[in-house]
Amino acid sequence: MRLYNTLTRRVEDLPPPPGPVRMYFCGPTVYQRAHIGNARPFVLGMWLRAWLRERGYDAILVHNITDVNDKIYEAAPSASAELAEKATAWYLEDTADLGLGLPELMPKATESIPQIVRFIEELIERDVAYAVDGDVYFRVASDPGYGRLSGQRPDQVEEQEPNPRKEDPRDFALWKAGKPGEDTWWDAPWGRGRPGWHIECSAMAEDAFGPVFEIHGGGLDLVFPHHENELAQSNALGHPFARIWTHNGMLSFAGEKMSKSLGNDVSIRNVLDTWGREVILLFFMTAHWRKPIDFDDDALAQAKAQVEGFRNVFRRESEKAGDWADFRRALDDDFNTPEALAVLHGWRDHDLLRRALGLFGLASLAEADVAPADVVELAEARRAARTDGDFARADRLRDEIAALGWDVRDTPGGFDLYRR
RNA sequence: GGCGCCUUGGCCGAGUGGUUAGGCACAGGUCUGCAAAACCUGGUACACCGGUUCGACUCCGGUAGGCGCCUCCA
Repeated sequence: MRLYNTLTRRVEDLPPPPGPVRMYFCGPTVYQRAHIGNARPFVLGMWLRAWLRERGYDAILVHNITDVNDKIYEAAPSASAELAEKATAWYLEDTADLGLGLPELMPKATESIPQIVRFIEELIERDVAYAVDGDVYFRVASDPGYGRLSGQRPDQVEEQEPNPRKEDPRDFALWKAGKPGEDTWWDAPWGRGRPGWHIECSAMAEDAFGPVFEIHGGGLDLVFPHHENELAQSNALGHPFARIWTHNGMLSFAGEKMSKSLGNDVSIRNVLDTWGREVILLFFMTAHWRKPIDFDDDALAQAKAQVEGFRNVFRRESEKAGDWADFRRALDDDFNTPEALAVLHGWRDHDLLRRALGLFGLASLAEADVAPADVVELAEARRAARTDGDFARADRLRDEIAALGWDVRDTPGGFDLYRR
């Protein structure tokens, strides 16, 4: 099994099974209903876990919830805790409805404050961090390796609005002193406030796994500064931290190609309600995980057509057609799901196909539809009409069946009914 | 300004120094009362300009266009 590692910019072999493979994938900041782009790292993490287990690995996934930061304060002045709690529940609900199960652990920043504070204390003891007026900053100059993950050169990083409390403009916050209007805070040795974003993830990942683990994932937009800073913090304590960094490509919602069916609401919830979980999962399979994907109606419609194609395979007799080795080869090579999907399109063996689709949360495509009694009654009436040669009536009945959301297909012996 | 990625047939999208990707859509056919499903057939693509090579979509250089990030966006 090989995966591309952002850190080395190469495809690398994983250690042989059983591993372990401990994976930490960055989760959302909870200030609104998560959008479909947030689903990509979640889905990728769950799929990878499933595939690694299939390959004999002991794979564990931790996926955090950032439930304290500026965005939440801004979105709900003086009520951020309530919003964070509500949005966390939404996220759990939405991701659960993708039908992939849940990670082993979904730690929340607000429940990891003691670990975060201890982490910061150690950084201060090592003199790689300093407290100023209730803030604490990481001293970037103390890390000669800073920039090796992202390739950013610290001297070229764009200047932000100057912050006189920083020794160096490149330094980043580990702890922020509480400001008026912020309704959540914790007391720490250097004052009342709340943690910075980057330290949360270092602390939560190490709290779950210890100072070294195999894979750290997240969106490509997190490489810099978020992940670069996580690496710097942990390395500063002598911790190796993540071995392999996986960064998924972004979804693009380009102008006129923007989904008409969803309007501006591209929340996971809305996409689930409009297109269904199977279409979303198939859609994510169509592109390699590192590449960007355009999110629009056309792409979703094509995914839906593929979903139907697989359903139809299960509606016919199973044939001995399919070789697991082809599928395995595709996924073992940097988890190439489009290649794997191409392999699956050639398969006609129900058991094999169900097993493969099941790894992607799509075993439901093998489930037979059971039509309600009234639809069956209409179909029986249509069969009688056809036997009588009354095709006009038969066609009318077919329209009625369609109006109820079902398709009727004639068979030598009678008919089959399928949900449209 | 800096770091990095991408450009494949109507659409989506893998991949390889010389061999059919696959899917979706479309057209014709077989089957069907008509359909649906299935199966068969059809379209030979790799932004542009140079270079390397016996041979490049695949390697190198350049041009154009698109995209991500540059201190809290997955």
